[in-house]
Amino acid sequence: MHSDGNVFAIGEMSRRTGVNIETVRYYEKIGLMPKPSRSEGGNRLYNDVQLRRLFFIKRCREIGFSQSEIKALLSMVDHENITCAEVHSVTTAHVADIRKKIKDLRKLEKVLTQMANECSRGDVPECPIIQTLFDNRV
Amino acid sequence: MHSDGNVFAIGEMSRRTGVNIETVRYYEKIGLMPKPSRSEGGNRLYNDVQLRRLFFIKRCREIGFSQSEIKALLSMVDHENITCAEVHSVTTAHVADIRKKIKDLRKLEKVLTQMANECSRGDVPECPIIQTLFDNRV
DNA sequence: TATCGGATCTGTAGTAGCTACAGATGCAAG
DNA sequence: CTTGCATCTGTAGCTACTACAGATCCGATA
Repeated sequence: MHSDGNVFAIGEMSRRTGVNIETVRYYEKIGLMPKPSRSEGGNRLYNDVQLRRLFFIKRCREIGFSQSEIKALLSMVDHENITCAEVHSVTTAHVADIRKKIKDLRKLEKVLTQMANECSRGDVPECPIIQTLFDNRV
Repeated sequence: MHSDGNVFAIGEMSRRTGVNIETVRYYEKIGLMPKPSRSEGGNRLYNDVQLRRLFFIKRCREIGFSQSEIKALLSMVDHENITCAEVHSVTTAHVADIRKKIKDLRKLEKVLTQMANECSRGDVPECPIIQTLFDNRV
């Protein structure tokens, strides 16, 4: 049932995961993906394990993990010394990051909305938004 | 009252605005700041107008405007063809961006929190977070 | 089997928005 | 006049890719 003998060219990897070909090579360069075997002519040949790994990386990126966070997670996977506790701590740290970002963006949203509301939208050259931006005491 | 004859070295500009010296030079390079006059020895000499401009740029960055957005705003200022309407549209576009970012981050927060909650935090090597990340069907 | 065109190859440069040097000068106080 | 901090230019680094150029590979068709 499970087929472990599949071989994929880089284009196939890209198509299956939705990760750009250039990005796959880039992941190899920075060490997220292993160096794959090659055809006689030198083309990259991947297998199922590497396909799964690429999916893993893609999911991580979608979730907003940084390169170094992904490296940490993958090295746990690679060295098989994963403990839930470690993974959990990487994850919660990331959640904390995200919460902070949300908080900061909310503040910005408020400031900008306020600025926009004070603006008449008219043809006049005296724009309160510009004034506010020029005002270094705000 | 107002002193227009002040001359500042780049370090003074940096200290007054809180913008890094390197960054001030960078802003000059990318055209956000004008080329200032120079001392006989070649050191940059700024005036009050340029100081105000640097404050403007700093405020814009704090609010999250991109380089190109700042360029747009500054070119309106420079060419004195600012209309409230134009500035308003740059601003509201930016607010929309921010709202989208907040929305995306909230989604991520949810996913990650859920993942973290499913994790026992134990010493076991079977971590549901890793499993989830490996699962390409999610 | 020769050919043709799409797929890959390597390597480099560009993107945003800076920061961090190195190594050479400027400048101002003692 | 020396000392030492401030600035100078130019380049490389960061994250996370993307976009080429110019060369080669590979598989399908004639």
